[in-house]
Amino acid sequence: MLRLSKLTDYAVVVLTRLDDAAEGGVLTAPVLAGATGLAEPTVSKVLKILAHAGLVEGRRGALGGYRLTRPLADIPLIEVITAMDGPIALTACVDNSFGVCESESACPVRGRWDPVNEAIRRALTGISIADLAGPPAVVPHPEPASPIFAA
Amino acid sequence: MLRLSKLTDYAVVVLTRLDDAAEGGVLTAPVLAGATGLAEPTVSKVLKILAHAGLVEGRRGALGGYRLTRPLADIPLIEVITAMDGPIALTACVDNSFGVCESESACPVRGRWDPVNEAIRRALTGISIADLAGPPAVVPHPEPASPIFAA
DNA sequence: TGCAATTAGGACCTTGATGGTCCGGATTGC
DNA sequence: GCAATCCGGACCATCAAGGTCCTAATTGCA
Repeated sequence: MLRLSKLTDYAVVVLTRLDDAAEGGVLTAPVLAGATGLAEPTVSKVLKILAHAGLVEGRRGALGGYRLTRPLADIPLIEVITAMDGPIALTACVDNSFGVCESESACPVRGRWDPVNEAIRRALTGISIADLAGPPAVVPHPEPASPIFAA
Repeated sequence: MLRLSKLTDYAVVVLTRLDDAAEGGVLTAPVLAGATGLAEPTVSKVLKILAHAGLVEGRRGALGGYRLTRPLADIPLIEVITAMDGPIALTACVDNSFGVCESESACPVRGRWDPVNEAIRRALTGISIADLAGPPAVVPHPEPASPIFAA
């Protein structure tokens, strides 16, 4: 299915919501959970990962919260996917092929996946989170919040 | 990880091997298993799925086997992926969104994944299996046969 | 006519990763 | 000192993928 993880989907939703914060203001995990309809622990987990990747910034203590480190338009989708799901690599034969291929016979496709990964990488680099969130334009059904993936 | 399933990887390997068959000749599942280093039941499974998708053709009985219905160059990668993994759809919000989104709040990314899927689809349509298999060129390490995916 | 080879189609089980929750610790403001 | 947050990690359950096997159906050959 070439699906991406739910966490990644959550991340996009959360990032989008985070953009609603006032200039310089922060939003707490519970608030974001309420705004997105996601469970609070899950939102926290997503935010932690995003913070680790430097996409958001957390501030502890009372009056703490999270805020974006960059405008959404400056965050390419691939960066979020990479942060949540790890680097794009359709097969292990590509980047980090340890000795994992147990099969002994010759592999005709060995090393041939690179252009594929490259193509996808390019496709995802040209899309920013802002592109996914906006333009604030026509959104047919504003009721369902998130994710879940199909085949 | 945006990984594709092992089966898909197997499929590419098997298809490539199938190309080795003499003109009009067929290869049996056991033979292909031996040539690829994969387990025979697994190869059978892959071939069955590919046959269902019309990419290969099975012939029963003694002297039976499988053969390609088209040259590898005429099989875009996306067709194999679709056959093995189902249609490309990063999230369920896209094509077949039943009432699965339980979250009640508004979803700012609703319907916005389409361009992403489209971009990936385009990227994968331009690559044929022949591109992955050949040119018969320089293959650094002919020992590892198949798949396995990483993050 | 019987037998062997092979594909066709499912059922079945196991394993691993994902999703999701929770807890203790560190910061920070009041 | 206290309350509100983030931080980091451990932990468990669920589910789909991977893989195997079994039983038909088909086909060629002796």
